[in-house]
Amino acid sequence: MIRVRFAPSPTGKLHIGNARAFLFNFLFAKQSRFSSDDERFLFAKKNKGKIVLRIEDTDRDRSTLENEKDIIENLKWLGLSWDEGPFRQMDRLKIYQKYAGKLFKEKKAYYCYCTPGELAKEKEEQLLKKMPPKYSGRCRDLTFDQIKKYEKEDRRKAIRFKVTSKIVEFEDLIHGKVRFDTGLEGDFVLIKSDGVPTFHFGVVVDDAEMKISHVIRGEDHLSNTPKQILLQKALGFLTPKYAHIPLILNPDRSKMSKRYGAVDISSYREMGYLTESLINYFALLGWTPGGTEILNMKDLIKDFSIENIQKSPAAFYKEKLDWVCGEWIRKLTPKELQERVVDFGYQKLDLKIIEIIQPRMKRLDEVPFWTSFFFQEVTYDKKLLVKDLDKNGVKAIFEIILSQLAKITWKTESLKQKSRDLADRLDLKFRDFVYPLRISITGNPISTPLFESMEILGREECFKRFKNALRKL
RNA sequence: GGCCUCGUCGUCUAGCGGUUAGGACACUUGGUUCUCAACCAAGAAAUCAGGGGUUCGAAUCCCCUCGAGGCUGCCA
Repeated sequence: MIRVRFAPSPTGKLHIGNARAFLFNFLFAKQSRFSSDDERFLFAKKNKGKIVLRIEDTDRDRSTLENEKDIIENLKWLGLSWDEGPFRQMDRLKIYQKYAGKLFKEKKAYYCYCTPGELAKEKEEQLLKKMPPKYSGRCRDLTFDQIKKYEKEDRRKAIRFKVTSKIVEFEDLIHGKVRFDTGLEGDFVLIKSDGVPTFHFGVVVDDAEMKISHVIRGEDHLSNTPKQILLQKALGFLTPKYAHIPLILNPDRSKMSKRYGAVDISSYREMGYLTESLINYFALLGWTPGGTEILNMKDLIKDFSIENIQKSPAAFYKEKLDWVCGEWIRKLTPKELQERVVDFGYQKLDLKIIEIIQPRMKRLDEVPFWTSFFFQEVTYDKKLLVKDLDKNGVKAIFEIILSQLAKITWKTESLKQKSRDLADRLDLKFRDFVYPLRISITGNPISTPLFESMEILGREECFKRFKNALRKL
């Protein structure tokens, strides 16, 4: 049985890296690479993996409920669901203490009475001597008297793990064989002096308790893995399979950070990216499908394979995300787009409007740019009206338009036909003829198609704007 | 500093001993067109980080160097 987990710590909002890690876990758990007519399909479906959500909130200073909410809400928004949880580590303290007690009894762990100050000093001295910083293990074999003394001083104590020096080797699903010498590690803390487990201990205990079969997480945890394997061995746990996915970088290949641009999912939501596009793009970061790059969740579940994940980190390239999102907007039916626009917080648009903005949009937040002229008076610099023609030429256009369109059927096709005739009559290129009209109607040299827009606006409103333009000239 | 991981067009990547090093985004040009998009066509863009090997032959295998990132916490 495949069981994976997503274990964010609520010290920040759900960000791109998190979301992608969840996606990869999700896809791995849900994948069934057999088509429905393959007899193995049913088997695969029945044995689909489970994904558990675990909140690693043991950093009491930085974890907030607000962040936890953001994480959960945005996962849901992305359409990423989980089968079990959320479990909070802070609700499970007794479990960790139980296992720590076991290690203590078996003399695989010990109490450490060192103060933060002493530890810092020790490290500083090592650094000064150009030695690798490593806990000396001074509390490892305290005498009875020393312990008594420390206890009398009322020192707080943490529980440390005795690191045995050996070569730890494991097979990473993405990187292949990786080996570490744990002799380079000092004894590390299992339970902090306030009784809360550290990251390493919490992870190992929970992964075992939750029967996690595959740990799929960011590559920043690769170097942490040997410590965790050591712990698993000491506790008699099975070691799960590991897959460390490459990190996401800024476009300049520096470490992804807020400084560079948006990293939180909520920001992308606010920018009007479709969830489909975000999911699609995240999958593309470090993984390549064989054929088309535009894939929905179903396609991804079908085609995704962990072996094809790239080893090297990928830079987050917004231009490509924009393209993916544009593709997704064009894949929607007008009715669907209409709903998305409303969900995003704008007013409900007439389907006729939707149809003309759809091929032009990359993101939902472009709606005002394309449509505001439909709903409010346009303001523009009168200089805009005159481009390749002189003032009198432009005047002539408005005059002829006002007189000739007064009774015509107000439909795109007839408007276009009539306009062509009028352009001919004035001996003007159609584009030159249309240009000032576009400005007068939309206020912008870039807009939705003129005649479609005019049909939607209606004769009365259009005439108002034409007259307005004429007055400006 | 030590340890680990990674290194193919600007970006995401295909490639797994013999390819004109392929595709996608972005970019440029042309077509279409009432503008902008969309769409179609073409083009530019990679001394495969560098240097040594192995081999008839290396982006692919080995070694070294360089560069980037990660870990080295009573953060996760």
